[in-house]
Amino acid sequence: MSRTHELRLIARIAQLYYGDGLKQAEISRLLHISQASISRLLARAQEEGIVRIAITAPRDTFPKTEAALRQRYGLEEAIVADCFEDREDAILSAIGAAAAHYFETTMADGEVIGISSWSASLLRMVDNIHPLKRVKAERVVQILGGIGNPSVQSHATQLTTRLAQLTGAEPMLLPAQGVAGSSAARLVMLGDSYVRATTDQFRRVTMALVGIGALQPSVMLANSGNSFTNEELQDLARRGAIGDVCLRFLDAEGRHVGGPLDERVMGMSLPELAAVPRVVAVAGGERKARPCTARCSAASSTCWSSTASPPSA
Amino acid sequence: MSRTHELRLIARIAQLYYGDGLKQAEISRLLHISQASISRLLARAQEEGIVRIAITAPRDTFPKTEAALRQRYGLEEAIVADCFEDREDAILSAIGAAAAHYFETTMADGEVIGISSWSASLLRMVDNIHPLKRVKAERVVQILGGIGNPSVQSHATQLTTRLAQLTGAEPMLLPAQGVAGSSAARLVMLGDSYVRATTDQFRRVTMALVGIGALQPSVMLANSGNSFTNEELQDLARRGAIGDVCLRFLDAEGRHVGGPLDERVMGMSLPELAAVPRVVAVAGGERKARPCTARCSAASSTCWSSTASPPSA
DNA sequence: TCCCGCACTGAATAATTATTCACAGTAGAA
DNA sequence: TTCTACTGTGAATAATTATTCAGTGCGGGA
Repeated sequence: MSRTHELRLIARIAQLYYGDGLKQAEISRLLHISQASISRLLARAQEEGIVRIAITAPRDTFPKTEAALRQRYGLEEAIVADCFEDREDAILSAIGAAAAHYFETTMADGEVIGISSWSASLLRMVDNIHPLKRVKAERVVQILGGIGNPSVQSHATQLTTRLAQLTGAEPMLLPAQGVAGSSAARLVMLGDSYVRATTDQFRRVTMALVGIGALQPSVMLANSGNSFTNEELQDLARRGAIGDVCLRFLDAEGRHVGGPLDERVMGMSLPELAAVPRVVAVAGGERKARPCTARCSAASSTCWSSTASPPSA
Repeated sequence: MSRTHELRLIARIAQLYYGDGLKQAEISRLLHISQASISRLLARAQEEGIVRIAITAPRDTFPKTEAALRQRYGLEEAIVADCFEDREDAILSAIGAAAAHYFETTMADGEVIGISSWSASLLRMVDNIHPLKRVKAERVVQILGGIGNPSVQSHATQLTTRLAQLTGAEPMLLPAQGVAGSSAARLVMLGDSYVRATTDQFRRVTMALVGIGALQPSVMLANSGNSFTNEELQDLARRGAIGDVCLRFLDAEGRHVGGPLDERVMGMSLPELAAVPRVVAVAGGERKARPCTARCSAASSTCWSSTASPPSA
């Protein structure tokens, strides 16, 4: 019937538009049909299934997993990177590169970047960042104090400084230990004007970069000297904590596992973190799987994970 | 390396754009990438083959054949209609419907339509046209005289009148025989003021509807009484004529086969026809295949054909 | 080292496309 | 028949997308 003729016309238009790359106005002239009708018929071409658009995922890319992560944890964006070996270092490479690409691609002019220390992933990410040419961050703020051991302390400092260099920003260091000996000691540190200058920037942070720590097999915590006593760690574990972000511990549901420890940590608090427009969490490896769950459940924006084996659909 | 990350990003954007129907501006906000970059990355998505657009021809539709016709004969548009039986009448139905759809879909407001008589296809087309609602033609001009036999003469008149009604236009009849007895007789007819009024409109014709006649097994010519003598027809054939448009005969290459006959035909001449912005030729059936070749080679804009069997690729 | 020329970016803007609007026509209900 | 709701149209316009432009960095040849 006339249906055939109409479909023929639609297909013809679709061919001219998608196939031959003509503008709607050109088709309009050629076929003596108004541009508005061409536009409407092209819309129908999709409905009728005459044109179909197929998107094929590039190799080593996992859109389904990413979508599942976004969906499940309400993330604005999730990026999954693949890794062919199960070595810790290979995994760090993979997420470092992925995170760096995201960062470079995504950082806007004039951002105030908050960066947590104590994270091998962040270290790797920064290692992989090329100097930003186009845009400059306003400043890079260290949002977690360093570590007791001075040599590791300087690691944290370097992380912040390095990122500031790369982004052309002013570094704002947090010249204090990440974990004070006591609540009182922390208050004393807060009296320091440099410390205050930095913590005052917390509210201005526009993008926070954080790692996700595992409570159980934790390299960082092990290296932290005796910031935390074994007793404290066991207490945390007993109360369900499985990981941390900025040394704020979380249970499997992403609930904050508080306690006296919180009073000793010199860094951004969870509510402060939640107030940051964009929180970028970087983590990888099987060790981090459960903590990721926790962290994601909380309030983040972005998250990387990298597994040694191809993730399941 | 970074290629993977870039492709991942492109695929992500493509999914958001084509799959989820987001605007580029929304994606821009979501992914923290400028709209200009989104646009550019979407373009790359096509180049990289991440998005592919497939156009599937509806059933009973022959885009390849149509393209070949357009290509080969330089037509602006070609429409092929299918027909399941080989009966003459079924073929006429098919092209009538197709041509009517084209006409309805395509006629603009205020056109001056020229219509040839002597064509069963045009008859059928007009039969299939629904009254035009939206637009009105200015006038419908008969561009070929009627036929000797008065009853058939009135056919031509009705064709023109009918189309004028359907398009809300003023009919301009050509009250004269299509083939005068002699060159002199034609000149006499041209003296008639009604005839002149109509022929004066020829130059204003904006869309000409013509059939394509076959010289050899010609129903119309047979019915024409003795407008042409057998001798004349044989002479035409000898000189290579295989078909006609508006009783202007053409050879297999589309060249005009002139002669004294031309001086007796009361209708639009080939040069006049060529000057019309849009010439729509309607023909179908195997009988018309060779004449189509001729006609197409000439100078037309549009052409239908309908074959009983599915056309080859 | 200094200078092209190329490549790439975001903002501004041009170009293109989708939608609104006003108006008919049509079908179905009253 | 008359009304109303709905459909479909092109012109005008709003919205969206592509491109230009100006600026910057990089690479490599002089």
